[in-house]
Amino acid sequence: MPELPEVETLKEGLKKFLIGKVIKEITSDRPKMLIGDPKQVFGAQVKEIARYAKLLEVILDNQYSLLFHLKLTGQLVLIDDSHPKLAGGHAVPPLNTPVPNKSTHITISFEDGSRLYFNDLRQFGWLKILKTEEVAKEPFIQNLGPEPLTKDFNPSYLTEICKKTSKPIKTLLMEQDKIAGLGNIYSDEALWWAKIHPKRKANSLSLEEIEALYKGCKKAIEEGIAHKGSSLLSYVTIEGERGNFLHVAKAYQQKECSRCGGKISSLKIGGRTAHFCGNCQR
DNA sequence: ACCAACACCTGGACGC
DNA sequence: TGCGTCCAGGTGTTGG
Repeated sequence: MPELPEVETLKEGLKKFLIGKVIKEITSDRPKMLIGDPKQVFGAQVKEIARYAKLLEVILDNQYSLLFHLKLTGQLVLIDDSHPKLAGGHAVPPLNTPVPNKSTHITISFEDGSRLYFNDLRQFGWLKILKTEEVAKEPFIQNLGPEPLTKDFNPSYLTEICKKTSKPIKTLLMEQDKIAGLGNIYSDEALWWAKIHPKRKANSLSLEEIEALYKGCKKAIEEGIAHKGSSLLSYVTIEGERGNFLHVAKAYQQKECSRCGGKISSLKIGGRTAHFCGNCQR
């Protein structure tokens, strides 16, 4: 998915165009993906858009919210006659594929005729309709650790969570209850910046390495947001301007290390493929 | 208590 | 062409 930078980009885009719209109807051909009662929000107006790590919340004016999790392959596409389309999330199928299409599983129609399509090739994502006050009580959200760009995420916090486990550091970085928002791409990137091998045991890191990793986590997320994530198709043109983070990624799906020229290797760690420079990440 | 394996799903890329 | 296998930006559950 859609890790923190992709969802943040989507949040900013939707803020510009979704606020003020009134929901007419929500339909889905996949009952598993739509949780809660859509009728509760028919006629409600979009008030604000929020994000918790990789989750997106559309806050309505009738005490209800729409909570989205895009998982691995979710994407949102807003079609509105008054401006070119806005799309974000996972880039497969390509975000300029006409909608609705085979992977469209939820459609939110607004009174002004515009539509927000939730596409998800693998159908792991979901949309939950619930009271706004219940959102913060969702166990997954309650258990989220600090996000890399908040003050609660700092070297001493990172030291604390690292010393408690001998898991590979890559695995720890992706645990949402420890650090919220990093997934497979940005954990690879954070470790590249820190010059740390993904398989290193978390509790083996020195203070200097922790400091470097702290900076690496922030750098990875900042760069991701600056480049509008890896998959945005923005509202700028009709074909859109793609998020270009993958063009500047340092480790994820890269071939050669831009720092030392070493070969980027890959390795399965905790069921995920880690990408790293075998030469300068130790 | 931990962690690997599997489960949830589809489809593209590849080898034969 | 077709069929089998592997892989994919996430997370919840299970069973050893």
